[in-house]
Amino acid sequence: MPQQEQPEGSATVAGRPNDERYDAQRVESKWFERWQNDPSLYAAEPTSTQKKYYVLEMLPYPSGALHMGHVRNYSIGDALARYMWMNGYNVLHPMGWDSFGLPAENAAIANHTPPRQWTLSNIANMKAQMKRLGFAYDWSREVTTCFPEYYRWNQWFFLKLYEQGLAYRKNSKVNWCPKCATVLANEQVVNGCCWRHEDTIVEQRELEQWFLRITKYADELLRDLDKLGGWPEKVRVMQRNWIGRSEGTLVDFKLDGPVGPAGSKITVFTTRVDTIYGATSVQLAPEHPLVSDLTASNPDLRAKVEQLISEQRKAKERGDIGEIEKHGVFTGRYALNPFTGKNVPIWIANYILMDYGTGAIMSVPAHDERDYEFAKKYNLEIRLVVIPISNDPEETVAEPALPYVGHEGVLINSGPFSGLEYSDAIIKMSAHAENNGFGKPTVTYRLKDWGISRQRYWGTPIPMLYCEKDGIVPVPERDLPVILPEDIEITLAGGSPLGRVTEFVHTTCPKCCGPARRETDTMDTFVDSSWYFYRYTDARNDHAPFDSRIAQYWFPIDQYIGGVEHAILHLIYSRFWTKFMRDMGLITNDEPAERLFTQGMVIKDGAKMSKSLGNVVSPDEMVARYGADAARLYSLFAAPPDRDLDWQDSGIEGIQRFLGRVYRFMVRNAKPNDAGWNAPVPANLSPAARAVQRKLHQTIRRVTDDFQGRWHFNTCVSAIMELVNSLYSAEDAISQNQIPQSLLADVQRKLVLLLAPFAPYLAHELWEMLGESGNLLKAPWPKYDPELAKEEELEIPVQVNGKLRSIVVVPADAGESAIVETAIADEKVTTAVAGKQIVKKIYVPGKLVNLVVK
RNA sequence: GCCGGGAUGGCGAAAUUGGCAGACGCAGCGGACUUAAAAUCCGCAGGGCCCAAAAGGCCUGUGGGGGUUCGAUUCCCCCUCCCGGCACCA
Repeated sequence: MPQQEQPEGSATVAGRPNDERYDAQRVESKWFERWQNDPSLYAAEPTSTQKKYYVLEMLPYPSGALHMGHVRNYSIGDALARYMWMNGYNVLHPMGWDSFGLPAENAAIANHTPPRQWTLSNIANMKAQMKRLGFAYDWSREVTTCFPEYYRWNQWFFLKLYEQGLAYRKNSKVNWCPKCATVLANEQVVNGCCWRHEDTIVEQRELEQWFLRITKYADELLRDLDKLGGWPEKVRVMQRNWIGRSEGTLVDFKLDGPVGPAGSKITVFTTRVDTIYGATSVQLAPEHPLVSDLTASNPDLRAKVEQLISEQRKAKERGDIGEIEKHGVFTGRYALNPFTGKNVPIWIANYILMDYGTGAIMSVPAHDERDYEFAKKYNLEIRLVVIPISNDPEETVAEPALPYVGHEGVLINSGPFSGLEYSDAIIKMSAHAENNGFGKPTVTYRLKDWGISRQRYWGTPIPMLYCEKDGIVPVPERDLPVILPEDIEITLAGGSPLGRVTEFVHTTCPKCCGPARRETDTMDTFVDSSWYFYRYTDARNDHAPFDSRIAQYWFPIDQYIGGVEHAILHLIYSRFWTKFMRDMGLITNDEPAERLFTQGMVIKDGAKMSKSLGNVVSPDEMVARYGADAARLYSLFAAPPDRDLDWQDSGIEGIQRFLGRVYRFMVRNAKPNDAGWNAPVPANLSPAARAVQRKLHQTIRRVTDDFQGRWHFNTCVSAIMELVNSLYSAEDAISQNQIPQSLLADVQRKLVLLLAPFAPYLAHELWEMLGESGNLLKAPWPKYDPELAKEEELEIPVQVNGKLRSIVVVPADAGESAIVETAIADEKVTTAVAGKQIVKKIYVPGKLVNLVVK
């Protein structure tokens, strides 16, 4: 029987034995054991001549189990940490637990487990999950925020803030979540509801609270956003909006007649003082302090105001204050517009907010949408004072459509200021107000001071005392920490649970030794996470939060990685804390993190994973079914890390197949005892061998470039898959000895190195299989040789009038004229060009030829 | 309303500087191996049309419409939809 002709690379490789199946569980448990026995494996060097690299993933709340979002977050960070180790850096890669918070109390109520016990057992479980997933953390630096060793420094910082006047107590309206039974910071109110209970409307309550003066840093927090080039634009924009800086002018309008306790003038805030000659009324927020004076003798008016207040409150609670129907009441009183010298009516309106600006505005109907609507409704005077500048000097400026809110304009009807261009007018008119003592330029912020008091148990006790004689007294530093008592009864009713622990509450005043009462509120848990990453640098320090010199070595964080949901809360608080610590001389950096990366959410079937939708994928199950490497690799492969990832179970099966494919190739081809295995790779290679070598170097280049630049790990993994595919295509050549052992050794070693940051278990197993005994974690990252990565032949697409007509193969070093000639000579090109004239020949080096014909 | 990010096959996605659209993977189809299946290996595959079939060829295609260019997923203008943030912010 004659030899059957076989197409290349087909039947000869069919039906390979299947006893090379990759048993991920066996291999992973083997390495898991080895890694457990060497806790120093991932330890950062305390001091080092190597360059440092601090890579940090946001610490989790110990809810009980990791979810896929965690796995994704840590897989990104772990790949980066491993890559940096392989590149010779002294890497700090720590992990900890943001372990104070309300869920522990809820669990305590639900199943009578003390919060501490519940929290610690959750930590134990999640830590075991992290270890099983193979994340390379330096556990010797573990930080657990609910331990006194940690929270004593929260208290210490609080005392420092208090000394600086940056922590203060005030009675104020606060956001109250009835479900949490505690106060929330402004940042924790989402659409009028609690950030933890999305259907629970946040109420407003009047309470004495501790505040941190974050507004002292408002301007710097805003300005320094420009320095954060390594942060996503999105996060910077969100913070900018949140800080909400607005430049404007304060102007006093004097009351016309009798004056009550709230004073004799109304101070308004405006960004458009240039329009003040058009201010035909003054509008007060219903909760403005002057309102009670103005309504004192008029119960009827008072009742109407109460109505406005309750409307506003309801709208705020519903979160649709923007939709409220604008209306108001005239007070019967007038105030003096200091620019015009005329009295204007004082109104109270439901669209004026007490918590922005001064709670009072000047109403300029001609130049503001809302004021216009309001003036129309109540027939108030509308006075045009700014007209647009026409582009055509010949054209007489027509009356603009009202309201005219455009910025480019010239003042009219504005006394001595008429004729000024609007921006110039703002400067001159606020100066005029200041010179005459009835106003000044000013800056307001949307950002408010950070209310940190929480009427809850499971948090850092605020180290303050109340003494009948000495008033508010800080706990002396030497008495820290104020220990959170254990074994207490927790309920969600009746204020702070600590208030019912008499041995906690009753103490003595350090000043007068008389009886004193402890503060029973605890701190917002965002205090804990505002500085935890400094503690990692010196986690066991028991006489300071950390050693400044050590922090200086490690800071700023080189790469911080976490979810975008922390773009405002955590990331603005920790920037504030850093600036405060810098000002007290503890650190020298202005910002905590040089680069920030926010990864996308993990979703399934188009929706965020949630128990109610039943689309939750459990990491434990994935690890049990496919192995840790597969779960990690898939979370990097399925989408670029900054985008949402749509989890598909069949997708992770593909990754499992890929890992098996790599394994099987090496089982067949790892022959470290063969002669020639360790020989240098010869320079003269067969075309098949060259192809393998070229693909290897191209792959190294792609993966390395991605680590340095855009972090599209999904394409890194694709590139490695392509390399493996081309190794499979080369198996015929391998069996025919066309590929030297030395090259096979080289390509396999480097393939393992490329895989090491992404799939550490398999990589370690294969490293051993290749006869390597050195520590893979710190094996040098492979370098690519641009010469070896170069193609010898180029496939040049040939277009005619921009349409692809053919592809010609030319030697890589061919010159332009040779390539263009080859292209023109090509049969398909000739057909396409036939009967026409080539008017232009475009050659893009190495890319394509385009012939323009007529 | 303002700001930011998106939209590419049946699906997840790729195209890094304006140069072969759909790499890689999933699902699918065909084949090899097998008594059979699983596993594995090899191959095909955007859509439409021409051709008996194959080989091949032609047209078309990156949310929609216009523009710049020899050439546009990429740059510019307008519009639609989706996600996120802020919002009677004075």
